[in-house]
Amino acid sequence: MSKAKLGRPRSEKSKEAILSATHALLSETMGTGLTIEAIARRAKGGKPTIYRWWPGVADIVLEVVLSQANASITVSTSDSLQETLGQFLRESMNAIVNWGGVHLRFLVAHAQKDEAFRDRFRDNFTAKRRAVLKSIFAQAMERGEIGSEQNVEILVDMVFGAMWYRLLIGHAPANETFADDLTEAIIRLVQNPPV
Amino acid sequence: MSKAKLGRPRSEKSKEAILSATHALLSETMGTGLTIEAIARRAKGGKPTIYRWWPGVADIVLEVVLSQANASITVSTSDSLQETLGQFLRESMNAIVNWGGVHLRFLVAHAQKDEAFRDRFRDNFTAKRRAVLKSIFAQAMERGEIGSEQNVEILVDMVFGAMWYRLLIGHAPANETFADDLTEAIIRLVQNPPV
Amino acid sequence: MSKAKLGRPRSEKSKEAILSATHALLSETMGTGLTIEAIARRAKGGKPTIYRWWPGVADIVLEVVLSQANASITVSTSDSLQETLGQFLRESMNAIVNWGGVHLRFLVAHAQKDEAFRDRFRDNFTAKRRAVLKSIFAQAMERGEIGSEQNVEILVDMVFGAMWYRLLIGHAPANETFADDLTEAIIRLVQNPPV
Amino acid sequence: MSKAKLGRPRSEKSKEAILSATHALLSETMGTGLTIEAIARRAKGGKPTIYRWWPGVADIVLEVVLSQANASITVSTSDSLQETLGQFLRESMNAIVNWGGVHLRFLVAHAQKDEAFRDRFRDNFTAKRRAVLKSIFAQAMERGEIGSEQNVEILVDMVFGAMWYRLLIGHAPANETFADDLTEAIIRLVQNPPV
DNA sequence: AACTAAACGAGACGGTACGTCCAGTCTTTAA
DNA sequence: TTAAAGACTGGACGTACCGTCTCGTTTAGTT
Repeated sequence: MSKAKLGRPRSEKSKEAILSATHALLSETMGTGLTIEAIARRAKGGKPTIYRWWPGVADIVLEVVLSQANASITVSTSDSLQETLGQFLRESMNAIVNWGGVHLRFLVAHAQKDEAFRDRFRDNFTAKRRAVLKSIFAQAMERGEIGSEQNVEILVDMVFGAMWYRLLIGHAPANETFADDLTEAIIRLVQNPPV
Repeated sequence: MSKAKLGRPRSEKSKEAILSATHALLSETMGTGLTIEAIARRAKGGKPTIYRWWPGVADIVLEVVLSQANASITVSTSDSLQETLGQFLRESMNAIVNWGGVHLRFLVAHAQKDEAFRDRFRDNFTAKRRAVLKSIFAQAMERGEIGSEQNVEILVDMVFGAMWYRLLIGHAPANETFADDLTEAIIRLVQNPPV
Repeated sequence: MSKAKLGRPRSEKSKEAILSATHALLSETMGTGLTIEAIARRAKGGKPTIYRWWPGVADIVLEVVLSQANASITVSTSDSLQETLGQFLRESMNAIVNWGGVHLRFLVAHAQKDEAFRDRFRDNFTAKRRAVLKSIFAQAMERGEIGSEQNVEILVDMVFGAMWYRLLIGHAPANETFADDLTEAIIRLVQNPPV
Repeated sequence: MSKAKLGRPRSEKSKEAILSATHALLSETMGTGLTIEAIARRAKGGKPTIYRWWPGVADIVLEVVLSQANASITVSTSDSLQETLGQFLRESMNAIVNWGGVHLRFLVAHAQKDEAFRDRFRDNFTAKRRAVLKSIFAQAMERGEIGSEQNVEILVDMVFGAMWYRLLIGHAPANETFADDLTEAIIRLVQNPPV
């Protein structure tokens, strides 16, 4: 019943200054130059204030991304698979093109050198996006648009995999056209019974 | 027009010491701890010797990977798509599982913070792997196993994308079972005419 | 015209906890590790409580020292200079050896980087000790044991100087033997008329 | 006969820049503000360069002091004790007044929080000064100006002690007048046989 | 008994400095 | 004449404290 809030409360102003400084630096320098020191300088705060709340740069970026991305997962639940999937992928691509590409690239890059962060990144970001896509496929399966024998895990890997692949390697653009091509390919795949 | 080789020749011993130190450090520390300084220490050489021959750590890793990977692209040209693709993907997965996972993860990670390296990485590694997979699809197309209306680029993105995605995010293993599931899904996809 | 004391009065418990935490930390860590934060932690108090009552660490140490040292200045007024001086110096040395050496070293050290504290230290500690020693010499002068032409200031400087010097530099112990040697030397000095 | 000097040699320019930056900062800020960071900034060098050659700030100050002080120990060997001692003390006081007071205060202060440095300080500075003073007394003893029964250690403690005491506590100036008073007192002391 | 005002603990804040690691570059000797 | 290698400048790391601040919580003395 007690569980009182002791001590000086966390400064919301600082928190937002840090998050927006991170966003700004990431956009401006494309990932290079995103250091704790630079964030502290830009946010006019101290380094310890940052370390008190986040374990490192990547987790700040993750929070920035989540605060944007979670809002944007909007699935229109009642249409055909073609339309639902198409809209979901186009929205994802737009998010990448418009503001999030550098952020996501930074996150995967960092995840490769920090296993603990990779777990946090997977649990809080990719796992949730996978869940959404899986529910889209599950609904289509209920409606009979997909045969129940299909391997949904592999489908999800192919869809998100292709997107990340383009984003990370950069051999071709990750834009709306690509979203449409991908949608078409998946539709064709699921309309076919297993071999 | 002699163009003689003047001065002290490059030490092959140093070169190999550097390459194998890089490989060893990468395997031992999982990417953390692979720095120019550490390589120089381990190879018992000086940093300038490294900088004279490579622009940075990632390029040493790339050279290590290429010297292994180029040898392993073996495509059996005469079988069915199912078998050719299956074999290619299984071999790729094995390479990752057995020795190359950390290397590849390091390379993509570094490519995100260094555009120039991303180009080198793409030109020397992923582009060549893509070409092989595209030629596999092209041969299948000639044999009529794939309709000519199929978007081969998207197919390649889906195959390699799924593999990289599993490797980088780590939500599920990138092994032979996955190679087989992926092969099956692709086969089913290409057997269906476009919508 | 009352000027009443409003509000919660100062907590004696806190005050003592802080003083004894300071004493303990000083003894344990030999000066290193005596920080405001450490004192607050050890005394289970808040930093502002400390800053409300003392300007800094050194002043807490000074208070600790004064509460011990002022009590211990006991001068037997009726003996010969030899005995009075000898007893005074032996007592001083014992205080240093038994509990106060680290404290005094901490105080002088801090006084070198803080002029304002140096004044407080001088006024509250060294000046009072000097006064005692001067009164010892004055009494001896009245009894005729010292000629009135002697420079008492220099005598005091030489006595206390030698003690501080040994304590601070540490080339030889500051103990009872030293107190006796010092006493003897001073006695010999004052028995001689100026040149 | 090999033992060759490999690699880039130590930069004399850097060394001197660091030493003179230290001297300047010490004089300007009176001890406060003499930090490794400040020295590096002022000397336009990197912190690692400093740490490569010195364990900490105090050792830089010690080197500055030694480079000045060692030159200034000039003892005129053939005069009377009165003159030799008087000259030695006046010179010492002048050194303190003119440029070295803050340096010496900084050194003793630091020696109180760092036992290892206290040893270095004693071995390289105070021990050498003590040796000089002891040799002055030894010569006087040979000439019969001092009786062989005198305790030279105590004499040295009293002389240097009084000087350090005035310098550190600041209750009275450490200048030439003081040097003369001190000389006179010592002369009087040694002219008296032990009790 | 309720009110008031100051001291209390807890802890976050903007900062400075720490000592270390690594990146790249420079400058010398060795081959 | 180039390779090799140690010392260089310098940026960032993550941590420890500083002294200040903002809270909610005692705790005596006053109404």
